[in-house]
Amino acid sequence: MSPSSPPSSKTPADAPRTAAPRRRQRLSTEERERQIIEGAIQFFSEHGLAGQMRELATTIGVSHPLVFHYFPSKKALIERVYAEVYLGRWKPEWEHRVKDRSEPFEERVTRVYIDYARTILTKEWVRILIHSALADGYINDNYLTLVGERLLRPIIGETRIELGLDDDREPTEAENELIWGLHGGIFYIGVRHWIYGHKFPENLPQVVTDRVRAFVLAAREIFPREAGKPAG
Amino acid sequence: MSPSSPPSSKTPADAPRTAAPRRRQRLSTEERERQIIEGAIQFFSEHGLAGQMRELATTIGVSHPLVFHYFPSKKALIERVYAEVYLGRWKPEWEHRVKDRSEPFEERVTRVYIDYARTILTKEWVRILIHSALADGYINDNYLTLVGERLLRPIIGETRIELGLDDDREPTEAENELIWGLHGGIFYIGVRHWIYGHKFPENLPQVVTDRVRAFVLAAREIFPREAGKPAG
DNA sequence: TCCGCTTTTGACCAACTGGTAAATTGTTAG
DNA sequence: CTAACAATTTACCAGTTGGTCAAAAGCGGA
Repeated sequence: MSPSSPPSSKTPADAPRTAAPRRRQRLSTEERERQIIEGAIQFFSEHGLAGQMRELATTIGVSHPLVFHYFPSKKALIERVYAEVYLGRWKPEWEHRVKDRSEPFEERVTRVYIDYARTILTKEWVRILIHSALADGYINDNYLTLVGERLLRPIIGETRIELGLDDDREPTEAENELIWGLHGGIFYIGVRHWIYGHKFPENLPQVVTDRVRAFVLAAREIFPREAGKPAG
Repeated sequence: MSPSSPPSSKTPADAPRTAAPRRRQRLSTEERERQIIEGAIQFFSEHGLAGQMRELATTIGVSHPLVFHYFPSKKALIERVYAEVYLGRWKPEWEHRVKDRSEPFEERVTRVYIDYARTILTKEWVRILIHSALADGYINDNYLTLVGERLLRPIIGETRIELGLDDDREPTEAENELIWGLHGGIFYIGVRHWIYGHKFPENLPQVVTDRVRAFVLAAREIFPREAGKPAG
């Protein structure tokens, strides 16, 4: 960066050599740790999990060994980021609301997905998930299992009940594809915006509502198709 | 890997110490270049664009300076991979078939998307696109513009005609979201398989057919909604 | 068989990168 | 005001990585 200027300056008023002379600021352990985590979430979402620790430290405004003082290794920091972003934002109420038959079926699913969309459609959430998926699949096995069991499977069950079908059998391929098509399509809104750089929908609730509507309309044709056949 | 076996062998028949003693094999420029490109496509799809040149060379079975003999830099090699995989596989006939009104509308779209799905749902295609999108967005600006103009925009036009609507106005947000939902949902089949490790659909044509059906059903509700309002 | 051209490689370089250790400095209790 | 503790940084290390260069070795033609 600096075009080979030897560290020969003397006057305090001089321009900083490499970066701002870094006024050393002491924070409490909790504050600094919080600051590092938040900085890491932003940084890794932009630069990927392969981003450098030195660069991360610079964006936070500290030296890079300090990060190692708070987290024993890069991997430990990344795992903490996972826990904060994915496990920390999951709402168990989604599953309950899907199953709450005091409300009409389509409205239940719509309202849950509007809230789900609001929760996950953030830059960090979308980009870190994709980065992780490509890197080692660490999140998938945890997070997507959670999604499948706690959200999609219950929706398949409720859909069958809504359509007056037997709801005990394993989901068929067509049923699975349909619900994953809805789920993935909503996630893909985030991919389009934060990865492809497309414009974010102005009216997200309307878009989600339309998606759920498309799901319900298709389910009426597709779910009954194999309802009579034996499972497996 | 090898549990600490000291390199103490002497006889020529012994197992090679580090790797096979690499029998030097001369190929024509064309053959070797082809081999490097194909190897790079596979390698980068698995290890990401940050994968090391040495490791790539090893999987091909050559030394890493040889790769630099054929491509001046890593970046040049990656750009060649882009061109091979994305530009090389696009079929202009897709746009023509969408507009060919001798066939019923839904069948046209279905058949084009079945072929499109077969073309892009490969490991290299899906993984390299995502890697690239995260890294620098190099492909998006090129490839997704192509998709939008040559495939999605024509489908919106044909859908409006099919529904008896004015087809001159700019696509509304709801229309755009719906067609991108279809398109993204199909791409997301690949993401689920090659990035998340889910099972690939046994009956892909049926899955695509169902998706197009869901699109058409929803379009009948959504497309007429703003058809009367002024554009913009 | 041997010459000469082109492919291929071993050795090397400089910048980068995760991580360590000891010196430094801000803060607070007494 | 000072000692002592903890937060923070400077200096450093070893392994990695894209890229270079001159030497080595296949291969076709004479």
